[in-house]
Amino acid sequence: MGITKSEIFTEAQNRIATMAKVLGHPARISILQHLFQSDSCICGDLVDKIGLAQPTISQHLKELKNVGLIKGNVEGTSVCYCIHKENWLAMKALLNTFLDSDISTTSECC
Amino acid sequence: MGITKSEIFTEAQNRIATMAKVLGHPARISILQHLFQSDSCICGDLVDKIGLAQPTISQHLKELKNVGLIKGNVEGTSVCYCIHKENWLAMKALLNTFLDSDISTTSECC
DNA sequence: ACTATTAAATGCAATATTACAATAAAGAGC
DNA sequence: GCTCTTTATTGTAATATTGCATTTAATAGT
Repeated sequence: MGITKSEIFTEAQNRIATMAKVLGHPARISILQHLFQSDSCICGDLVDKIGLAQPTISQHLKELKNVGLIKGNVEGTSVCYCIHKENWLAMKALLNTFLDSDISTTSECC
Repeated sequence: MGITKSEIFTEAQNRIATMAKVLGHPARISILQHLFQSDSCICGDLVDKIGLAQPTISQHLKELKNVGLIKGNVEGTSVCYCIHKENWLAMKALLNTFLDSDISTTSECC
């Protein structure tokens, strides 16, 4: 039904999935990489560098902002987006607890 | 259009996004966690432990197999799924190169 | 106030995803 | 061969996502 049954999963599982999901699109990966290199924080610059229409980029920015990975500072008519470092680190920590599941693995079944 | 313009992104960006995307559903997170704990490798056990229908679990397993994160050993009538350790480590490394973008960050724009 | 610039919001079309019922396939045990 | 068990496949419905044209909002500069 295109709808996810989040209620049957743990809070942690849902949070991990939500974060992974927002990273699950190359445009959003690209946006984040640009913001890290801070060669283009302004929305319009991102539109130019990535080859997608302005509304599309705007929408991806919104999703990144919704999960708290970025924040936007209004500067006159343009908006300067940057990484929300604190939340980024929290996201990284969350994903790493999951990604490091292999370390504590005991048995091998096949 | 529901279709991703992968051709305008780099190989790396697409691969990172693909991996993140497959981790972007709590059922798949749950499946992987179960496989790591190997308290249930058998498909049927996963169906019991996670509260989703058998075809739904089967479909999620298929997606995890498609990106290479798990492999399935047929054992009689049942199938034993396990983590594909090599590919798991490669995925981890790939995601970490991206997640560690904050480390090499120089400037602050806002 | 008027105009230009920039970004967000709206509306829409095409495609993708999630979930499951029903069915098919494949092997085990008789 | 027949039946049971287990998993994959197919088909379908509901919802989500992606992308963009158009419009709106908000500010800067004149």
